[in-house]
This record gives sequence, C-alpha cells and structure tokens, in this order.
Amino acid sequence: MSRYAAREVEPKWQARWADARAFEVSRDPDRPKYYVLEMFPYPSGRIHVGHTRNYVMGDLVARYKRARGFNVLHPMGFDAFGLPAENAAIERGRHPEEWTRENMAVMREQMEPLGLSIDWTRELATCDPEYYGQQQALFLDMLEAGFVARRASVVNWDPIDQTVLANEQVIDGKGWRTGAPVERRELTQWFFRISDMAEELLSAIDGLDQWPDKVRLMQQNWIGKSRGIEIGFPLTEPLGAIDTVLCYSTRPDTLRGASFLAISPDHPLAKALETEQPEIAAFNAECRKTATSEEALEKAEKKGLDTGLAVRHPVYPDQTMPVWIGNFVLMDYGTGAVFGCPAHDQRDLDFARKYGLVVENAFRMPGSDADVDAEALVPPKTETVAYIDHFAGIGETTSQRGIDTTIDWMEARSLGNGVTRYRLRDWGISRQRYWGCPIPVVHCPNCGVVPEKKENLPVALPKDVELTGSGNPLARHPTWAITTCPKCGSEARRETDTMDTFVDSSWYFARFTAPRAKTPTEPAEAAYWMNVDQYIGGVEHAILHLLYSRFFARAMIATGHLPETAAEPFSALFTQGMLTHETYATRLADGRPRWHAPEEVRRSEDGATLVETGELVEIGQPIKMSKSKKNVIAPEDIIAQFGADTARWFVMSDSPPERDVEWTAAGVEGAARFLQRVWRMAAEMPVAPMGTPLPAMEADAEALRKATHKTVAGVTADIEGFAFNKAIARIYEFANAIGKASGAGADLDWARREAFEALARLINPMTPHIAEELWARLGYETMLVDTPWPHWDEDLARDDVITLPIQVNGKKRAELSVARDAAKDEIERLALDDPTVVRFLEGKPPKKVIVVPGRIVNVVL
RNA sequence: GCGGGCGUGGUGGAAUUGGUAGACACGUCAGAUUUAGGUUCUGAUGCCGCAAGGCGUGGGGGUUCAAGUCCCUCCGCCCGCACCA
Repeated sequence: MSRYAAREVEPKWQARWADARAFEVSRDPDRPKYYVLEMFPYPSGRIHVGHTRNYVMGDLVARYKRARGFNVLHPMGFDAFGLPAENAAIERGRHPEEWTRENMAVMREQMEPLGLSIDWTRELATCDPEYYGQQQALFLDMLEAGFVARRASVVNWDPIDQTVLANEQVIDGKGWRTGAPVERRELTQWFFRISDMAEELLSAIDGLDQWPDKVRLMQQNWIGKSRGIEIGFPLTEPLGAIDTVLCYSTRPDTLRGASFLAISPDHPLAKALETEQPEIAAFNAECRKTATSEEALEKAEKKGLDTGLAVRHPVYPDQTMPVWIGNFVLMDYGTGAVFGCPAHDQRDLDFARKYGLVVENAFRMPGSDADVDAEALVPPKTETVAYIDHFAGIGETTSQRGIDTTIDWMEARSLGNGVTRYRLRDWGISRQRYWGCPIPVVHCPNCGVVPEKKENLPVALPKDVELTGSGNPLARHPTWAITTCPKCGSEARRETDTMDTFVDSSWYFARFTAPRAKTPTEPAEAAYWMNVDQYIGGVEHAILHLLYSRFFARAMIATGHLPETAAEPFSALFTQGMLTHETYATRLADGRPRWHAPEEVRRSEDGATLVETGELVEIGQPIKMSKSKKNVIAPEDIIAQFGADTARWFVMSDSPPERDVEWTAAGVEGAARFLQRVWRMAAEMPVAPMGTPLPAMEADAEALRKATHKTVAGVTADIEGFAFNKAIARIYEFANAIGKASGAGADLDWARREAFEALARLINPMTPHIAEELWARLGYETMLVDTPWPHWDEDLARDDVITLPIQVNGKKRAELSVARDAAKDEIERLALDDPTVVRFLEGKPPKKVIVVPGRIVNVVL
C-alpha cells in the first residue's frame, strides 16, 4: 500500500472541479440558495497560513451546504484601495496600482492550490474602475437622497509634509516620516449621515440573533444611546454674543455638587477668548497638538486652564462656578462643554484635586455620612442613594430615578431640555490621498458643489501621479482636477478627496451578486442571493466595518439598489480567531530586536538557535502572524511538504474556530499522519458495493453501525454549530472505531463499508481532495462535490442504555447503567440499591435524593 | 482611559450550557514490528500518595444537593477606540 501522494492527487481533483465548472453558480429559483462569504483580503503582499484559516473555514461551510442541497455562492475578491499601496509608492517608488495588482496575482496563485470552492468568475477588486465607478454612482444616489453632508472636521496634520496623517501614521504624537509634532487642523470634509440612523441601527441589533453576543454588545456600546439633559449656565458677564454655556449631562442629579464648568479648547467661547488672551491661545494650541484618536485624547494627561470667567448655577443663582478649558472635553460630543461634579465622577475629582476646586457631595450612600475623599462615589444607577438637600426634593432613591426626576423638574422650570443622544458620530469619508475612489463631485465657481453626471462615471484616477508623502497627490496633479461644470459648463475643479476604504468594503457583498452589472446591483440577482447567509471574519471588524455595512444596506434600499429584505445584509456572523506563531529574535547592537523567520531557526525542546550561526534566539509568545515580526508560515511550503488537505485539516482541528490557534510543526505532522492512516484504511475496505443492510447483525457489526450513525449525526450538529474542532475530534474517534472493527463476516464487512463511505463524505468539507480520491477508490464514478451529505438513522444514532453517575453529597462514587427512558423513581430505587451508596448510607435513610433523568443522581446524606 | 473578550493537565483543547472535569489530538513513557533511524501497531499518562484516599479548571470569597460554568473581587493576556485594513 503506497503512501497517499497529495502532490499528485490534489492538482488532479482541482482540475476536474475546474473542468466541471463545479463552483460557478447562477441564479436558480427552484433551489434554495446559500451565500457564504469570508471578509475579503487586503492585497498586502503574500498570504500566510493565517489568512488560509479564514478561507478554509468558509470553504468548509460552502462544501457542507452544497452537500446539503443548497445552491452555494462562495465568491472572492480584493479590498484593493488603501494606505499600504501608497506607502510602497513612497518608500519603494512603486506605482500603487502596479504594486496592488502584483500582490493580487500572487495571492490568487497562493490560494488556488488550497482547493477552495470559490466561483472565481465573480472575482472583483475595489480598485477596478468597473467597481469604483458603480460606487460613485451609489454615492451620487445617496447624495441626492440626503445621506451625504459636507462640513468641517478635525484631522491630524503634519506641518512639515503639509499632509493629513492617518492615526496609524501618528506615533507618540509625531508624524511617522517627519517626526514633527502633529497638529489638529480643521478641514471641510464629506460625511455619510450615519448618526441620523443611530436609533434604527441600534434597535435592529435585537434581530441579529445569529450574531455573537459580544459583537452585538460592542455595536450597542459604540452607538451609545444615552438619555440626558442640556442645561444652560448663564455667564456672570456675557462675552460678546455669548451669554450662556450649554452643557450636556447624563447625571443631572449630581448638579447640586457641580463646582466648575469645563469647555473644549475648540468651544466657541474658548476660541473667542483666544483672540484676546495669549495665555489661552497658547494653552489651546498646546491642546491641539494631541492626535485625534480617542485613545490618545483619553490617555493624555488631564490639563486645564482657568478662563477667569464664571457662570451662575442654574438652580442656585447665588452660586457661581469658574469656567475652565479642559483638554479632555471633546467638541464632537454633546455640546463641547460639561459641568464638573468631582464627588461623583473620578475624572472630575482628579481634575478638582489637581487644581484645588471645590468637592461637594450631591448624595451619600444610605446611612453613611462619609464625604468623598480619594475616590469618587459612583454607585450603579440601580442602587439606592441618599440625596442631600436636593432641589427637586429627592430623598433616598436610585440614581436612575434621581436623574429622571431632575430632568422633569428642570424641564418644568425651563432650566433644561431632556434629550436623547448617541455617541455615534457621522462617518467622515474624505481622504486626501491618491489610492482610493474619487468622490464624484465638481467645484464650480458659479454653481458651487455640483454632482458629476452619471454618464461621466467612472471618475477615474490618473495613472501619472507623483507620490512623495507630502501634500495631496491628486490636488497637485497638473491637469486631472481641471474639468467643466456639469451644470453650467464653465471651467471647474474636481473634488480631489477620495473615499475612505471602508466605503469600498461596505457594499462589495452586494456587488458579488452581479459583479459585472452596469448598475451597482441587479435587482433579480440581489433579490435571489441576498442576504449573506454566513459571514466569516475577524473580530477586529466587529464594530466599524459591520456597522458601516449595515448603514449602507439601508441606504442602498432607500436608493433602490437592494430589496427591502436586505436591511441586515449579514444574517449570520462568525468571528474567527487568529492563527498565531512564536516569534524568534536576536538583539541588535542597540538592543532592538532583530526578528527571524521560523525556517531560519532550529527549535529544540528547551530553546532555539539560528541555523546558520548557532546563535541563541529569544523565543517570544505566540502572536498573530505578521510580516513585521516574521512569524509567518507560507502556505505553499506546507502544501509542498504535506498537501493542502493536511493544512486544511490542521487549521480546523484542535482549537475552536473563534479562538486563536497556534501553528506548530508537530500539529501539522499529526494532521498529515491522520490522513495517511485513513488512506491505509481504504485498502482494507471491502470493495463490494452496498446493498440493503443485512437483516440480522452480530453485536460488533451492529455496534459499528451505531457508531457510524451517531458520528454522522454528531458531525452534522457540530458543523452546523461552527464547532469544527469537535467535529474533527468525533471523526478521529470514529476512525479509531473503524480501525478496531477488524473481525471477519459478511455483516461486519457491510458495516465497515458503510462506515468508511460515511467517513469519506464526512471529511470532504475539510479535506476535499483526499475525500474525492477515496470516493473514487470505493468505486464511485461521480464526484463528491456532487454527492449529498450522508444521512443518519435517528434510532441507530441513539443509545438505548446510558450510564448515569451517582454522587453522594456531590461527589461521584458510583455509576449506574439504565435504560435511556428509565423512570425517575426507578432510577432512584436502583441508585439506593447500589452497594457503594448502601455503604455510605450506613443503614440510615438519605436526607434527599436528586434524580435528573439522563444526567445524574445525587444522594444527600 | 473607555468598550469587548479570554484564562482548564507538559501542550492545543473537550465538558450535552448548573449535572461524571480532562473527550480527541500533540507530547512523553513502556512494549511489539524494523538491520538501524523513521514509519506503523498496542498500552499507560492531571497532581500528591505504596495504598486507602486526598487535591485539582488564573488567585481569593460567595450562591447551590451540585460550580470550569452563576455572583462579587483581584491578577494576567488579547482585540477595538472612528484616517490601518
């Protein structure tokens, strides 16, 4: 019996699938459809085995659903616009498009030997004018339908390169290339008005019952609905036209303890003061040197400056409070001003202690007279607190009731307005970059902002462009922006902003249903194929990409590009874990790590050395595979050595798919060994085709039959539940059972044949090549891609006799074999007769006997 | 800082969702096959203990007949934070 030769077998079946056009699908109203999609990759270079886990998982689902009789759509494409292509241009002088298309070709080539059941005729790349032209058409429709806004917003600005920086390009508050401290700068930008849809996007989360709870929770928190109040604080002396400062608060019940006002450095009042007072101007300028990311703002040291202004307390007009500028107050949230109540907010307390401001309790815990000292008093809103001398007459009640009552009280006296707010901000899509989808509008000196005409789409990117890292390449281009106004025909200038690449990925799933259509989508195709039945990708996209796609789906319905039923485009979501690998590093002279690829390292039990020099290597924790840490494994190396099926089997085994899995050489070898074992087993299988089961079977044959049907039922349930590691464990067990059933006899032969046929079909979604080869060896001329999933007999899959554990006082002391459907009192009687139980009882009656049929017996003494 | 998650033998993990902790696999050990190595096959393998038995799911506390699972608290690691994709 020869070894299974993946290198010859795998290409053979791939060719046969291709010849049969097995994975090219079209709309077929007579068959149920199933749309499975993995988040499409960014073509960053070569893929590593980490990527393959994602595609193999999708392929497993696709092949399984196909066997279950579905018309399966399983497409692939590339998220091809983005920053890394521009970086390659800046650093290596490559044209972004050339670099991107080269990477795409390499990645496609790397994916092919994996044997994925992908319909490559539907391939798309977001940098194709065919794709982004339709995206521009979508944009124009959304503009007309009122989903688009244009207004000022803040960006990271590199003062030396005169360019906008992505958050990623800001390192410790400095520009990545120039090292210059980053400034915040206002720019007029394009926005999608996603915040108008906040309530809808929030309430619809309830319907996403096939999404992970954690993702739904993250989305809810991101949208961040809050009920609060806007309160006007009158200035003791008006400053120009400004006579009140409007604050938003979700904790108006603490208003009694308010001791200062904090406004954003970008608040109109702060800006007004800036012009007169150099000290304030300097402070504000300093504040604006923080990067724009929320993380950077929150982590920055909390600083403030007293403006010298004061406001009156709205409820106690005799009391005045100082107005401070605080670097932690964001102009984008609420009103850009907050009142500080140090006793009941830790940040306010820290601020108050730092600058010597008043700390006064608004409430205490019931029965306590302790004042706030080092820690702010912030009990859960459902907990009862004792308000101190509250203006609305609130005594002991929950904070939630305190808040509601305060809002009512203040509204009744016109001191404030109760409002519902969302944390969700509008989606700024303007990018001052080359490698993205141009925003299809024109700036006309006569007509202002004018949408480009649809017949002029696509507004294509120019090929001749100079990328240096400074300025905006499209704006610098000598001729590209010069055009005529679509309305009046006079000379006008194109918009030089391109779209955020998140826009590209917010509708590609819809485009896959009709990738060559001359409109963004094709109604009949979209109606048939949408929604995506199973979407698979990393948790890192749990918020932004998914939220934007949900917004886009609704906007596409409103503009007639998707059917009403597609509002939630992803019916089921699965977030898979990453593939990790140890890192290997030696130290450079200056102490910085120098990373080494796994193939450069000789790994032994207690350490690692460099293959070439024998130098000792530091072994780092397994982390996500990344080019920069060199801890990547190339799929082609694994395929060359073991074959695609081994790689596929390994990445699906052991770890649950939602968790990270560490790539280890030993694990891969184990996978390869298993496939070889299955291959050897095939040689021992009866070649006779199967007829009907023999009427009477010996016990061992009957036992194997039961194992077969139990396994098929179990693997089916595991795959449906995305428990692929468990499905594989079950298959291992099953293979062990087949291997052990080695006696002679016609009935055992029959059972072994049945078992092995089931085995070949069960491993098919994971390891399709060897499964096809086994199927052919079993004498079948049809391919497994066209073979239905094995069925199972419920009666055979069920155990008639089960083993129940018997506990005494919660500790397992004995076991009991009973009929599966034994009655409760019958089980109790048998348990109390058990010799071990009798010994523990010492002749006394038990205090209590708990019988959970089918589960456990617990005798309490 | 804020939001979310994870933590189980030497290792990856399983545990029917409150009911036998450690399925399955890797590794290790022993035996068989083999000229040898590799392969393959068989068996053992949570820890302590000769045993009876005891201990055991990151640490501490709690609820329960029963806790890996629920609650409180602490520790460690990972992901996201709106211009990375």
